[in-house]
Amino acid sequence: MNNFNDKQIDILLVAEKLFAQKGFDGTSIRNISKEAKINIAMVSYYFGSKEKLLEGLILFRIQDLKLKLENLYKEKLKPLEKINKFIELYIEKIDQNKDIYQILHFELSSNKRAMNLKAFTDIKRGNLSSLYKIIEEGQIQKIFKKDINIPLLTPTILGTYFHFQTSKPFFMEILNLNTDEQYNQYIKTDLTKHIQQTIKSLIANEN
Amino acid sequence: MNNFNDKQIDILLVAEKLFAQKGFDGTSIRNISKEAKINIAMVSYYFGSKEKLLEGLILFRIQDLKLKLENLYKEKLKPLEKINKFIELYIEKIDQNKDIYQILHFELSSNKRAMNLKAFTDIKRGNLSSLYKIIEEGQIQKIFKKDINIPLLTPTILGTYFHFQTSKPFFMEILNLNTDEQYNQYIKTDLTKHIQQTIKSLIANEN
DNA sequence: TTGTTTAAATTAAACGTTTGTTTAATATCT
DNA sequence: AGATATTAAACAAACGTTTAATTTAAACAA
Repeated sequence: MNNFNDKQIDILLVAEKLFAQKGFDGTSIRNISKEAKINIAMVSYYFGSKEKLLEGLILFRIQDLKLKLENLYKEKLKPLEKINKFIELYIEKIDQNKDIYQILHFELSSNKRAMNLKAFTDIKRGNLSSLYKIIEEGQIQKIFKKDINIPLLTPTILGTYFHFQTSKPFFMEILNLNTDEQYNQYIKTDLTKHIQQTIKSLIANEN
Repeated sequence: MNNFNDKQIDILLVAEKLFAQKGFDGTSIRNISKEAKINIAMVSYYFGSKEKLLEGLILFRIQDLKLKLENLYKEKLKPLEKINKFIELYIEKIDQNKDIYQILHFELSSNKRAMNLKAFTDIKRGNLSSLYKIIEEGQIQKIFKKDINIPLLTPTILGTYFHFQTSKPFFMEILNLNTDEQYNQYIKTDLTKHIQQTIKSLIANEN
């Protein structure tokens, strides 16, 4: 689909790691070449330029960011169960793709490079629309409250996760998480549960 | 206290704006000099280097990031009112200092530069400790639930705000906020209220 | 108020590196 | 043999920083 060969994907993965770690401007082609063990000319050879490498990376990853939510909507679950599954899938997906999310969010806010981030925006719009459907279903069943500011739920779900990631060293210390494994496990269990609980108590009619 | 003269502060303010906008690595000394209408040598003259300029900026701003929470704790308010005021003050403070927060969070996550961000961590620790006091007071009065994951409340409060800011263009579009003024007003009213409502329904025993 | 002296501020120019990119030659594969 | 891949070397441009000269400001004695 994307016509990237194995060598190109190697480069993309290294670039993704470094861009997320040190930023696009903080990463040089020589950094990438060294880490990927290739000649510096290969980046231009395969991608044309550093910017096009970034565009290629986004193109490469963007398809994987789409949540499988069509199925979720059709599943025979109670609205609250759907919400919980929605959050679980969402956090899981973001956690798997945190590097590209970090990059995209920085590019989005910096708008230094005039990139076409429409595909990313479209995904966010699609996810929001899925959330609308689930919640409106719950509202009809009078399980959910009527006055819910649905567009602000996403910032709470994603924002909680991202802020937790951004302040990783801080939370590792105060939560006594001593290894990366413990930290990742905490996200999968406690943090996800916290977010689910947060959204639930915000939208559900009774506890 | 910081011994920065007017000219130095001029430079710091320009640097803050550009660092937040385009990142530290994405901003050159020549960018700053041009915007501040000074000679490029002046940055080295006043601050020594580009990195020390960043350190100076953090030093310059860090004192203003401290919340005035000692007073809040002593005020004669109900626990829930204290929480609401806590959130309002917190968001207001961050909103006023969003540029330096953006810079600090990026530096914190990138750890490209081995900076001493202890002062920033200390502030966060202090704010968290204030939150503990308020909530424990409410728990004693049996107004708040017993099983609250207090350290995760901050990611929800700040994360919601920051994610809203990061995706500013997206939310301006879907919320039909056409000017920066409308956007800022929405933060002060609706977003702050949303966060207060979120935390309230998460920690309060009944609605 | 003078003129003189000393320190601080400002400038243009140059420094050596590093940057992204291109070239031209060589190697590898089909 | 011909296309593709890989390399070392070179390119101009931009980078952070330093230098040395000049201007401005402050201090001081007459």
